[in-house]
Amino acid sequence: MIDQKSLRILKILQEKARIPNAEVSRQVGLAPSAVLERIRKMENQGIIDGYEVRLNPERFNRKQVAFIEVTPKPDAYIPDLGEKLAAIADVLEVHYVANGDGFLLKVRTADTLSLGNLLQQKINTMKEVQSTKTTTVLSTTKETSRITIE
Amino acid sequence: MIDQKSLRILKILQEKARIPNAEVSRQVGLAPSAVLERIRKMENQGIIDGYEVRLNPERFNRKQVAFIEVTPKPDAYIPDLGEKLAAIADVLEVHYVANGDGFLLKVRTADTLSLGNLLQQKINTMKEVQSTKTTTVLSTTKETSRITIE
DNA sequence: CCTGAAATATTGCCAGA
DNA sequence: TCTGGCAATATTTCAGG
Repeated sequence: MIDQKSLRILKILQEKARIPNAEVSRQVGLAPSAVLERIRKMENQGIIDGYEVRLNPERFNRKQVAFIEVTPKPDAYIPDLGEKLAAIADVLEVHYVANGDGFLLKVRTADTLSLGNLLQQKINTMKEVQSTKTTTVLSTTKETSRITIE
Repeated sequence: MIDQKSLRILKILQEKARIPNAEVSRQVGLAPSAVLERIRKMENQGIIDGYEVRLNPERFNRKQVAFIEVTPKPDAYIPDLGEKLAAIADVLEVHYVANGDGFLLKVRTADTLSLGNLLQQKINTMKEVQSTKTTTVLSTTKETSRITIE
């Protein structure tokens, strides 16, 4: 589906997305125009979804990671609840999970105090929410969104 | 700590990291050299950690997301176990959590079959691991690493 | 911390293979 | 799908405020 040359380009971009095309072309041994053509194609095909800056959460007061299991009320309309949870700024991930048919959220807040506020003021007050169970993170060994590409 | 101009630059890069500096400078109304100076400084200060391409997991056979709670044996050396778990390619995140003093992993695999293989062959075979409890994701509403910056 | 100028490098387009 | 050429842009450095 994706050939070796494109995989090499993607691996380079996984490491350092903001580098000149010309340098990528040097590393893979193609003309810059060929690399550009491949990248544009992968963008159009939806293989590449975009490019992001990776910021240090500590420098923006978002040190505290937590995971929150949200149990909806039996009559809750699930898709709506998912959207409402996703709309909260400090909620980074919203997954609907097999375990107990609820949501699992990943959130980032300044500290446990603001985590408490998020729970009390924004999540537990939703009419669709029955209960929540929070797991706070003490330390993180690895945290990436980089998927394995072969 | 970080002024409004730098925040605007970062917000632009959060959306589209791989755009010419000159375009950033047009959007924020500074000379290109000033924008370059600010970005370099933030890179050196560790405010900016890097730049990544965002790939579509479906196109690389990593559709299945799961969360795995790993309970270590009572005598396990925790930092080592964290490193060993982090070294597994399809393990994207390794968090040491307050809940039961174990690890919470986020993983991405092709499907539930390869998730099973990961558990049986790589994780449950570790000498430090007592047990695991896996939560598979049925659907994802939101998944970003973009933190809230103001 | 900024601007503006100048040298160097890159991008993006196109023709041709 | 590639290369190579070329004009238009972009990057980066530096002097000066």
